[in-house]
Amino acid sequence: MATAMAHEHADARPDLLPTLEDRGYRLTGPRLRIAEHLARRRGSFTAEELAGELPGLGRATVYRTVKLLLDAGVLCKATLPDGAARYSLDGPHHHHHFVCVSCGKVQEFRHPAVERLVRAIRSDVPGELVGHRIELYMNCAECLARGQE
Amino acid sequence: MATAMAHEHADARPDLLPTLEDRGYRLTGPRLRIAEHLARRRGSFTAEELAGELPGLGRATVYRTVKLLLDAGVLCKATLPDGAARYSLDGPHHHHHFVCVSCGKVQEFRHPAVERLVRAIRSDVPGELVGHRIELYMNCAECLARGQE
DNA sequence: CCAGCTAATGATACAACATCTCATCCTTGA
DNA sequence: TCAAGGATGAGATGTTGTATCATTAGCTGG
Repeated sequence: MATAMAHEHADARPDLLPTLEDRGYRLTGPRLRIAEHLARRRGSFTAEELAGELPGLGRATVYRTVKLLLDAGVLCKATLPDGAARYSLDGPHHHHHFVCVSCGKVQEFRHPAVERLVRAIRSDVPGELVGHRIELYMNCAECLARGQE
Repeated sequence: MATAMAHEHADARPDLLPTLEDRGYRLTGPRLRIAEHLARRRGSFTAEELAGELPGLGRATVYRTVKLLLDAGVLCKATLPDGAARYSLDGPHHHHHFVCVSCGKVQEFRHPAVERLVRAIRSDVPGELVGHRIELYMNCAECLARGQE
């Protein structure tokens, strides 16, 4: 990698449950299972995949918990070109995504120029800027290498 | 508006059908109706809305044609924060979107800094950059004014 | 420690969006 | 004009996510 701009998570966040507790949510069996599973898991996933990996848990519960963790900032959501949503453990800072269109891997990236850009645009907008989404689509190094075999 | 950066389309493109013909697609009745309707229409829309506005046409046909026009570059697709897709007539140049989260209006914008940013990032990516999506979410001037009434 | 309030669960239905199937129709090129 | 095969449309199917609601089980206060 040319710079330290992009990175994957080295290890999962151990503070997943406390985050829920701090928000006044109950620590239930299903949430524990989901938290443990996420801590062990690597890579990005869809809500449906997650539900499939946790037999015995209701689909609705998995979807509800994903949304909860999304609001809590534990998970973040990336969107593929076709609109499909993938989730992954969230880094502690504001960031955007590299999404591999071949394998679905999601990497975070930060770049000061991004926020500079948003700030520059904000002053020109005929209205109130309330958010932005920036996703970069790529073929990751692994997929490129695999394709050349 | 502070600059000429953002704009809506002044008039629809008359070359909608030739574009299809050039690509080897047949000029059929349903496609004609859709093209005429789009030329007359203003603003953005969902595929479902479009189907509703064209009674007598099969839903599948409308969806298929939207995708066709998307590939042909006649339409472009913007994505709302919740993942919903809205379509609008595409400008002739590469651009990104302002999307009003209140009324769904889509405006195009171009900013040289965007492409500069993408170029800067491209050289740092551990892989091959194949595309990007940048959407800015806002409350447009009209919605702000309406909210203050 | 226990009771009870209430959030959380999970089975299921529902909803929105999009695609697939396939018999039939219609454009097109010869 | 006619045949070939792309296009259509009704409906089934798939995907993703939310609403409903009776039941279960955390938490808290006594």
